[in-house]
Amino acid sequence: MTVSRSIRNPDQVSDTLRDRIRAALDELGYIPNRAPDILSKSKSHAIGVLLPSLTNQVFAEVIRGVESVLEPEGYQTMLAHFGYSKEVEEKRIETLLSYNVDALIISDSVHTPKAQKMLENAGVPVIEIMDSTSSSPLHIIGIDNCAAARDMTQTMLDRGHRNIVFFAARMDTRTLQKIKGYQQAMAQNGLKTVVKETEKASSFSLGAQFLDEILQEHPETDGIICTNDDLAIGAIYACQKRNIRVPEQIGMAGFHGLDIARAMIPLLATVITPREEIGRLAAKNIIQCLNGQPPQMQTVQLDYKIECGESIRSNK
Amino acid sequence: MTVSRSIRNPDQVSDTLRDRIRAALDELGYIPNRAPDILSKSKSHAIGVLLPSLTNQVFAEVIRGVESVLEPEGYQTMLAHFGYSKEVEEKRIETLLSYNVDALIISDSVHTPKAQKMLENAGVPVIEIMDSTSSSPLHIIGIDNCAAARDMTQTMLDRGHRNIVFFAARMDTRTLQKIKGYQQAMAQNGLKTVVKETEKASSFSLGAQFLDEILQEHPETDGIICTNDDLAIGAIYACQKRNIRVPEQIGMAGFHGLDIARAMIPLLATVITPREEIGRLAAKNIIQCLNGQPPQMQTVQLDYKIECGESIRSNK
DNA sequence: TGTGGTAATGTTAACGTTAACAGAACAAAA
DNA sequence: TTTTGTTCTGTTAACGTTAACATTACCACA
Repeated sequence: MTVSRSIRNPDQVSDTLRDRIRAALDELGYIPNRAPDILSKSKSHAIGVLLPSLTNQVFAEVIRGVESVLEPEGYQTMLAHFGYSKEVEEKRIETLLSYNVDALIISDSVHTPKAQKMLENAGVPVIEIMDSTSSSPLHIIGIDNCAAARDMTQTMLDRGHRNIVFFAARMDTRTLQKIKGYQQAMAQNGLKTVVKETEKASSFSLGAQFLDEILQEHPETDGIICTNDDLAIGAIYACQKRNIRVPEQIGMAGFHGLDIARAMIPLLATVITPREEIGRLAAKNIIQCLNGQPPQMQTVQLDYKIECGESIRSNK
Repeated sequence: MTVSRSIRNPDQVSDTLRDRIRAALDELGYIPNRAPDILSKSKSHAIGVLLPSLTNQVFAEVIRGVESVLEPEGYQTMLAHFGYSKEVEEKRIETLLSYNVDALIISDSVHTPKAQKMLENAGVPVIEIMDSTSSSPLHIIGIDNCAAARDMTQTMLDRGHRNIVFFAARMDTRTLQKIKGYQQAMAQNGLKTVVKETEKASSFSLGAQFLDEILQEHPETDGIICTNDDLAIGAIYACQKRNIRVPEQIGMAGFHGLDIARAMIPLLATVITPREEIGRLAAKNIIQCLNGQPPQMQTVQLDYKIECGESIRSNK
């Protein structure tokens, strides 16, 4: 007990003893065991973060935002990912809760029934991030992906692109929202829609592959809007290979505003999303909950920004 | 106890009772608590993976390799990262061990003295990954970064590049090894070396910035070898902006062979590294250790592949 | 010398699960 | 009916830490 005290409340232990204890701990290389404390208090001082993928640059930045807040507060981030599979997500939720995480940050609104139930009964704060249009009863922090895609499509339409195609990849909630926004904008202008989709994750090479395919299937295509920057960039490379001029022949727009999109040639048209801010806000919200203050708002909707770059036609 | 048994050894419980128990668990949304088991057995069935960064694509693929092996074996991956700071690394090692991870995968050979001691006394298998030339006493799985950089430099020299500069970023062990290899190759050809470095992480925009700077500082530069593909790609964009022809005026080589490097124009010269394989092998090794079989080899050195692409001059 | 008070150290129980053992229930054979 | 054996269910203790309470040590002052 005295040892425990000399670590937690050093001033309650006499100087001599404290020094002897510290020396002994150093010599032994003692590392406190968190299991008993977690067991007796059901508090792990760890926050679970459950994301679809770590490979996706977008989520890496969300994590950075989360940790920038949790770290100074003394909370450990416990990362898990589920590869866009609802079944794996269910398992991950169970695992995180079984480790007694003090709160959970998740990134999708559609779950298996069992997962849904676990989230409801978790007994710890749960926050859903990324898409603000979600209908889930949880606290939500994100952007309006539907509106963002609609805006971007309208921007391309305004600049003379007509036969615009949507490149999707993994069909998660957010991508479905983007497709909806794209379809709304096209419908408003009386144009028909074409969506390329796959079960595979988005990547540069998938973008290139999609471009090759769409030229076969819809040679009239003069604009493409992608669910992620990497698809758009891969597609631009494929255009360059085939001597298709971007944006004159085909306009190209991405989503998220990754570092490369803002360094490449032509500069990519893209929707800049506040990924790090989403992570930061989610973490702040959780800290508030854990400190007993109920968060003010059910849903926090952040702004996105349409960046026109050089890969869509310029405004006449 | 019967409940516990009906979960772990269902056939030891009568059918009726098992069904009643299952119904009750379902209704309650019961999630087993791992803390007591961790406490009493000092086994968490979780493996700690400690990487410098999650933002770096390279490590995302290592993680995929690790999980592809651990997941089917029923082990949970517990990810942590330390942003290239040895002090943070020390804290992370302590945290992971305090959660009773059953083994540790780390990715650097230089640690604080305290971290070093913790690793020695961890009482669980520790494997160091990424660089096989490490002098640490741990089990090591990686590639020879020094030889890889030397080979790539020599390849560029063979193809007529002379004033080759090295673009580094975060100065971790691996980057230092690459610089060493570059310097060896240059010295063998009686050429002088120039290394650009920074504390910042590598990125596309950093590559562009480095290129602008090197043109000022060393206008005679006719070749660049980078510690990571993103630097090289950023530098190529900067060249395109300035109408510098790659590879005619400046040859450019990256490291790792990321997806984009193999889709872009010009195809990037790069060293293709077996990142996923490193993760897989490390995980397999750990499973072996945990099953009581001592692993065969102290150090496993994997092969890399020099990919010449189109961003260095072609062989005459 | 004793008394009162404070500072320092010690004791106990609790957290939830499971291994190991103990006991009960039941069926088949004597 | 009792005995034997098997199948099922119950009891206990252990894991390491810390909150809460209990005790001891020490010093100042009467």
